[in-house]
Amino acid sequence: MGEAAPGERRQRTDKQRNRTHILEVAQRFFAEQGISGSMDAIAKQAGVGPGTLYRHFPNREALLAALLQAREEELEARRVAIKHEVTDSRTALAQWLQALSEWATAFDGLPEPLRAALTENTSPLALTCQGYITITDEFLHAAQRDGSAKPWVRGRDLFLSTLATAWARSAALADESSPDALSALVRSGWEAPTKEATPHSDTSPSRP
Amino acid sequence: MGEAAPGERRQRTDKQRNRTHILEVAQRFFAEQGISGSMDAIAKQAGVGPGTLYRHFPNREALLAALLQAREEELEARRVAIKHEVTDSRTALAQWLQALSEWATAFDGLPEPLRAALTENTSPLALTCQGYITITDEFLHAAQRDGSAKPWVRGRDLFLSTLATAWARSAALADESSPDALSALVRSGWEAPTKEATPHSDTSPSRP
Amino acid sequence: MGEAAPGERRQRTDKQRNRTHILEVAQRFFAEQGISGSMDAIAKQAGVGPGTLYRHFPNREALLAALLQAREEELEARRVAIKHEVTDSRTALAQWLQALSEWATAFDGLPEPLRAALTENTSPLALTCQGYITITDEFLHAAQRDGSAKPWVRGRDLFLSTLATAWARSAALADESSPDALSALVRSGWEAPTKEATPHSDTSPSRP
Amino acid sequence: MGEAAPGERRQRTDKQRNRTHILEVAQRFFAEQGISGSMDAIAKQAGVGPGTLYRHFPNREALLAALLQAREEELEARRVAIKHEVTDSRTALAQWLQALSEWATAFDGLPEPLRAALTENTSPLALTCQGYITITDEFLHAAQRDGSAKPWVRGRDLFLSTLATAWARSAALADESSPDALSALVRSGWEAPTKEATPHSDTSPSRP
DNA sequence: AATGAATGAGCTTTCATTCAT
DNA sequence: GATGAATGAAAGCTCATTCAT
Repeated sequence: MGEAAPGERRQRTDKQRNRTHILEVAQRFFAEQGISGSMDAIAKQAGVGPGTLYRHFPNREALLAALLQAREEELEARRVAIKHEVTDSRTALAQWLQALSEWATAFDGLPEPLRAALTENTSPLALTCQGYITITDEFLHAAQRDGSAKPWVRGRDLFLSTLATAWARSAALADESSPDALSALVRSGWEAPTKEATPHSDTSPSRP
Repeated sequence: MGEAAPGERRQRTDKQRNRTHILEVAQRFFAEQGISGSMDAIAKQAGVGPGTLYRHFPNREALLAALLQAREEELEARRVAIKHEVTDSRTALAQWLQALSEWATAFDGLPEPLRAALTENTSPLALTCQGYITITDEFLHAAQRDGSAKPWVRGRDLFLSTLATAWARSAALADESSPDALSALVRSGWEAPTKEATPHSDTSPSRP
Repeated sequence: MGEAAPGERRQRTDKQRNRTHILEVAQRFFAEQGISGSMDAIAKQAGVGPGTLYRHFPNREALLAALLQAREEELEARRVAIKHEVTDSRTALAQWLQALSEWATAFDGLPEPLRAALTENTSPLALTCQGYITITDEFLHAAQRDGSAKPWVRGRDLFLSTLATAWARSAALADESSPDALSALVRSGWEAPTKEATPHSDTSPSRP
Repeated sequence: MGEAAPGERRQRTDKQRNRTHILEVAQRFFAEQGISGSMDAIAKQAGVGPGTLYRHFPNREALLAALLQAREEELEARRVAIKHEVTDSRTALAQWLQALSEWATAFDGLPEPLRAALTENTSPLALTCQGYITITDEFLHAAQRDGSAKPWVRGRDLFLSTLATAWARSAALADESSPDALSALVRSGWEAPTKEATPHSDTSPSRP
């Protein structure tokens, strides 16, 4: 419904504003209630009719995709930053996976459609996933060239592990150390052993 | 039917038979359609009213728990077998995790409620999970005592990783090598390095 | 199972009562608003949830069919009465068509699905229509044997004309004489000419 | 087109062209899909926004009316032709009704709003209908003067019968002979009997 | 204990029409 | 005059669960 805007109203600008507004609301909504909430509820919360919501985003996945796209540049920035600032390929890959992990944990339930997108190419999320797999592969290949990642690991596997770890997160949260433990597990999975016995003592949680 | 039989005994028998029958049908149903199908459909397929279904199992989770309990002795047998036949603690743990993995993959969608049960103690699945975590811990401790598992890993983490891997399965299936790759990833995560460079060359997929 | 058993099973009674209640409400609703009103509105008016409505009648057509079935015995009574009381086959046919006409005019918009049912055998109304066509054929054949109906007319045609006339009714109502005029038109269509010049002067509206 | 021309004229031209184009598209659309299709779809197919469509035609009925008006001259030509070429008033009326029938069958579902227009004088179709009723009356009166149409029939009734017959068409199509049968029925309804027993043996389907 | 009828919020989607720009 | 975004009611239908019988 009408905001405080006086006199001046809808146009193309307004469409953008509306779209943005919906995205903001959806962002909040999904972040708070998880991605399973009703589309109608989002529309209502955004103060628009369901028709308007559907005009902008023909279905839940499209809305999700738009939401993730908004975070795309964030991730891209992260990628560039790592690329430029981290010279150690091992750490670079680790940090990228960390970034991916945070991305996939943005909303409760997000990993599920992401996983589904990996097999259904029709999903609007499929492209996004593919892109990130490619990036993962780049970091991975660099690490493999350096001998700091096992040669038999593939980017797709790492991406999927990241999703899986993100998926496990909600359960892990109840037990603080678990998320880290899982990540460490995965990390020491792809990481090639160094000369020392414990390859990544820096990440393995020190516990009594 | 049975008019002359004592009411109580007949009813008891009927109830047992009903319960068993429902379980059989649900087993088939979940195995075929995944765990998301409608409860009504299960009831109908079992030839009982939804009320009867709910009397035996107050909700979907309870039904699931009963179904998993039915497989409990199978898993227990597996545990005993491994305990007795496998002397190598590393292999023992690996085989136990493999058994768990198969168990969690029995129905499409099963990992989800299992994960949820880890945080909600109210779930009828929680007890089951706890039991398996304990067993996992036993195998893990043995391996850790032998120096064949990293000391910082916990049974809960391994259990959760197994669920996560099972969860990722459905996406991985489209790409044959992935399931193995994920398992290998996790395994080389908990496994302590041996003298050789590749710690578990037996499971790591040899790829050009 | 026990039909008349008192006290033991009241569910059936309740279901019946509910069903009957829904039918009564739907009857009123359709009669007042035409058959296009929303199913949900009917449910609400009947004081039940939409699920209950759909449990009894899986779709609008089924509800309509049930409503018409309720009037079936009325029509059957009419048929028997005509059969027994009217010896003149010409008048008999005319009265039967009149009965059909009233039946098809029960609700505004009813002729449409009836017509559709004539071509789609899947409709629950199809059977009803077929039955009435058969009856019409019986009356028609009798009239044709007597030479009081044209030999080239078929029961199906008469049924369809009746529907068409009923369909035209709503427009005709604004102009009192039209309904009769249309019926007369159709009647003098099927009627074989008598010796007199005006074959059915009894029905033709005398107008200045 | 003339860019240098005064804005007003260009706009006018554009408007005209737009209107014509919409009509063409709507004609095709209704002819193919029936009159129930979505207005949006028509606008889209015409390459204009729904607003433009509604500016030209404030609602579906108006669009329909414009479409029928376009066919008006066709019907008028038909009228004139019959008037001049057919001396027999009986045949003339028959041919005119045939023309009307074709007109009302142009789009699937057309009879419905036409009928509605007969009672709602507010409809933009009302005028069109009135005109054709008048014409029908002319032909009818001529035939009645010649004694080849029953004196009690009115133009409005014939018009309505024509609509009703057109309405019944869709059901009748599944059964080839019916449309003719219905027309014959109506014809032998208004037609005054000749000396021969079968008044319009030319149209009555000869069947064993 | 069994039954299955009832509930009713929930879902996604469509579309005629309005109206600000 | 054209545009197309916005509206928002309405549709049909599902289903986990409750509860009266």
